[in-house]
Amino acid sequence: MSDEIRRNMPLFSMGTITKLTDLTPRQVRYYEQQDLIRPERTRGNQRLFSFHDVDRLLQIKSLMEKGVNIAGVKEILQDQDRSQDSKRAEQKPRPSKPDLSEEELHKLLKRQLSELSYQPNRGHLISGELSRFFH
DNA sequence: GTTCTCACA
DNA sequence: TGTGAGGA
Repeated sequence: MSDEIRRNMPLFSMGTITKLTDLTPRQVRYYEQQDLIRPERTRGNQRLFSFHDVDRLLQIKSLMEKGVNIAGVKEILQDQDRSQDSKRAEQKPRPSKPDLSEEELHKLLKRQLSELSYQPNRGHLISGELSRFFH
């Protein structure tokens, strides 16, 4: 599948990425430190992102807007990676697997809330966001 | 002009 | 996470 190659081809600069994702360079670099993405580097040590990276960054952004923290995003993306690997290993076309089931997300968020006993700053926003999960 | 790393009144 | 320094 040459599509994989194109998808992972390093093409975008930091500037392009920030415009594409609306994230700050600071955030993008931080997410890389957290091993959420692994962009290539040029000789000058400049980051080069692929379509794949853009997708992941958008997913990260989306999840965090839902109230998931870095740790949670990590788990979700890890699970995602695992299922992708097993797919390749089994060489199954597409067993059809949604990004993340509502049930999974609820479970994750619930656990996070109990562990963190609400985040100090965004606590209100989160409980607002999550209110529908507990009704 | 951009991006990189490191460090923090 | 933001921001500034200092360099490539």
